[in-house]
Amino acid sequence: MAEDRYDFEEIEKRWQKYWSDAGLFKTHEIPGAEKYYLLEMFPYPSGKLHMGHVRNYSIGDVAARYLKMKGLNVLHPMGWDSFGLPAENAAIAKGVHPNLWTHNNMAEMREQFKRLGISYDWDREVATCDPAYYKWMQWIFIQFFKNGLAYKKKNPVNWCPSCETVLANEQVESGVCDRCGSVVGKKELSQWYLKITDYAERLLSDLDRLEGWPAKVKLMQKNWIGKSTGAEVDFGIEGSDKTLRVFTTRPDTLFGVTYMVLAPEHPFVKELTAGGAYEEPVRQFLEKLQYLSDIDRTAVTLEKEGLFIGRSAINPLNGAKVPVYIANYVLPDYGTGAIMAVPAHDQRDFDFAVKYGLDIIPVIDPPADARIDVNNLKEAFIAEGRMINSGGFNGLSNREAIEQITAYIEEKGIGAASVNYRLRDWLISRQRYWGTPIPMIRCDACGWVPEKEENLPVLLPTDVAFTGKGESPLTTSKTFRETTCPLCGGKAERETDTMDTFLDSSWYFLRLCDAHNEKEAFSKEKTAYWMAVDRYIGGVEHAILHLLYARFFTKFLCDIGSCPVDEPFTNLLTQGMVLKDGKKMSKSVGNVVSPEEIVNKYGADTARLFILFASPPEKELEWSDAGVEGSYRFLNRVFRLVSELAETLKSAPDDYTSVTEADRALDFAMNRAIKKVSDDIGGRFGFNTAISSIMEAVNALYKYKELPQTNAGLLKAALTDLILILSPFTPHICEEMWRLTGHGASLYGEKWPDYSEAALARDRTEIVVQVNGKVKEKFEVESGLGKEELIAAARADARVQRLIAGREVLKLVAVPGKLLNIVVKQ
RNA sequence: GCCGGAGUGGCGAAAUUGGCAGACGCACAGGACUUAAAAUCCUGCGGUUCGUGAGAAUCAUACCGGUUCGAACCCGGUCUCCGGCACCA
Repeated sequence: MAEDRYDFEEIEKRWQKYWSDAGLFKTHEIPGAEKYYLLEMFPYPSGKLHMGHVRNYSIGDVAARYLKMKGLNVLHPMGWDSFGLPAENAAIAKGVHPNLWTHNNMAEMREQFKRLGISYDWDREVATCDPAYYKWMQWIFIQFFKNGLAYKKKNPVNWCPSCETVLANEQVESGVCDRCGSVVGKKELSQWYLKITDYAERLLSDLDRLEGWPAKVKLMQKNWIGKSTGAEVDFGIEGSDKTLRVFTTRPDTLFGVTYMVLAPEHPFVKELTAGGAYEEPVRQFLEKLQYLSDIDRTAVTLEKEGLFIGRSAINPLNGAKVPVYIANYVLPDYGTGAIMAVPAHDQRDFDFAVKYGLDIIPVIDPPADARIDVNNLKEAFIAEGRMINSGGFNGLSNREAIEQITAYIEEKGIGAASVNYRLRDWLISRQRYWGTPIPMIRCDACGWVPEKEENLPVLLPTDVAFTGKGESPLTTSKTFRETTCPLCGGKAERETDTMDTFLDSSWYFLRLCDAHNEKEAFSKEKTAYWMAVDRYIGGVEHAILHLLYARFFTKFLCDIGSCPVDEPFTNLLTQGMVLKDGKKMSKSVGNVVSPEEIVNKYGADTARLFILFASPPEKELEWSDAGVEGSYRFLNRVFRLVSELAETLKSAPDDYTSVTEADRALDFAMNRAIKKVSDDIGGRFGFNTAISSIMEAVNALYKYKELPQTNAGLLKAALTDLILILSPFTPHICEEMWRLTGHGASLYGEKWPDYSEAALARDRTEIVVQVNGKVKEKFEVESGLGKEELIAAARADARVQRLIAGREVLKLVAVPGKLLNIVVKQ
């Protein structure tokens, strides 16, 4: 490295040690102080930080350091989402125990965090794989169980054949495993579920309260929860005393029902066909369906296939008899698993009716005088209209009919208004080792019984075999499996599945408030002080999964009186991806830039500065090696400036008065930068524009210092402010420059500079003169002129007179402080 | 298919409330310094036309139209790209 470059290696190391030795980042509850809880999503300890991490944590660190300087009591903790499959895969592949592998990775990554200079309070570090943490995870699970929100159910579940485990609906992305990309199949298994559906309505309606969340994320959650309002209606079945209940969002179309469809898995199907001629064809239909993966089963492109099952249903409104089918397009686990089909007004039903030659009866005509022509119908009519063929409801608008028919079926006792959600209960069992053991015990006499709370944690056994095949590795540990029933003391068996790691991450922000509590998951006092998280920062890929689960946990813990708030995150920032050559950095594409390499070559400050400058936080960031060079050049430029002036500053006065025009210009530039940086960090997180305004200030300083006559007091103030406002972005070099300019030991937590309104006030203001909206001239006027004065000043200006000479002025639009638009006849 | 979001120089971007389009940076070009290079410093840098020149005119924020004194920004339509959901009755 050339000697005219600043020695980032030595400087960064020294300051990191200083911060650590001085314990500057330790945080405590300070009664009365304004608190700010700033959190970045904790990482999975894969072993190395990638550029996305660097971006995430740099963004957070700027805010943390800034808010600290603004005098807030800032909580900025970090931890590890340290249970998960990669550790176990490493165990299978290399024979390393997942615990060792994980702890080695955490140690390595903790060093990388420190080398980036992120201001974390490491005393609060938590790891979800730590028994001291998962003890309380198990405690929370037991609270769910005790409140009837955790249950075990046998169900066809999503099964990833490659990960050899079940997956939650949220972890299946269009039919494939979101971890490994394998096509997800179905398997009939008895699994633990959390009843998140009980919270569907609150998770939905409380989104309105989250004003500090991006609209996009709220919309994604809203769509995921998928609320539908409608009615449930009972249809009779001919020759049976059973009633078939269906859910519909369109009770107005009840008179248009021409057939019924059950999901093939619907329990009625076997009963209704048993012993008859349809039993065998139905069995074959079901068998064929079993071989379909989820992706094929639910694809829109899948040809609709159905089978008449030999029975008729009776429409409770008009007594019409309609055939009953089973079909692949009806889902067993939504609504009642059965539908009434109205081909005239539902496209799916229409397609099916056309294929199987079923009747189509329109019950809604388009508004105005148009009529539906059933014989020439090309597609279902799904718009609004006027009721026909619907007995006493004819003539109503279909909207009115929805209400009146719903009221009618309620009155007759054949149905009721109803709400359905797309959201399903959360399947949380995993057939893997490296996760929190589900603290439940199966007793033949007592059923499922939770482990006694005083016996927690239920520790992960160490005598297991990692085969990666079939069942949970915990089943191979006899000492783990065999136990006694906490209720009756009889012989019993432990649950051998572990929890989905998304549970671990659904409450860590609470534990971080009180990381070492041995008596409870977190204390009320500490969470009351720190919660909610004032700003949460992470990738948009967690918009649904993690952020929905965390909201669910918080609401539940609030309901049982453990947590003081029912929404965890007041403000959310979803940062954009880091791209290289237009694509997401990934090993498979081979476009990964390693943070380590960049930090070694340019230092952490340069890496941070580039990442923060190249793009606004929420947008994608295109990696540019040349851009990194540019950021490095800028830091050297600042360092040279400060080094050159350092001696002068030591003898400079603390006060100054701007005398010359140049003095005032510099004073103006500095104060504008302070205002801009304060507004940008404190407000909309416009870090890129904050940095550009600092660059402008540096350019102004370079110009100023070359002048024959400079003001030492002004220079001192300017450089002091410059170092302070740059410090949240590039803390190491700023600490060093702070020292070089003769200030105190560390600038961490130093008061953030205020800008001076007086310095920003200008005597004269430039006014743009437009003719018919096009800029023609500029002229200066005294600041603070009103509309009339501005127009008068303009009329007096020779250039303006020239512009309007010989033209008919129709109108003058004056915007004080900005412009004057002269509208002339064309 | 449905629901969102975005489209601005060679590139990353800025324009915060409808008011100077392109700040800041990258790349590039020219100059200074140097035996030379690197580094550094200075200058230029959307297109077209005109002018020897300072400069002037004109077009330009995906495309077409509208509202407005004035539109990158608001409205309607089209195209492209990105994201989410994807037979949810």
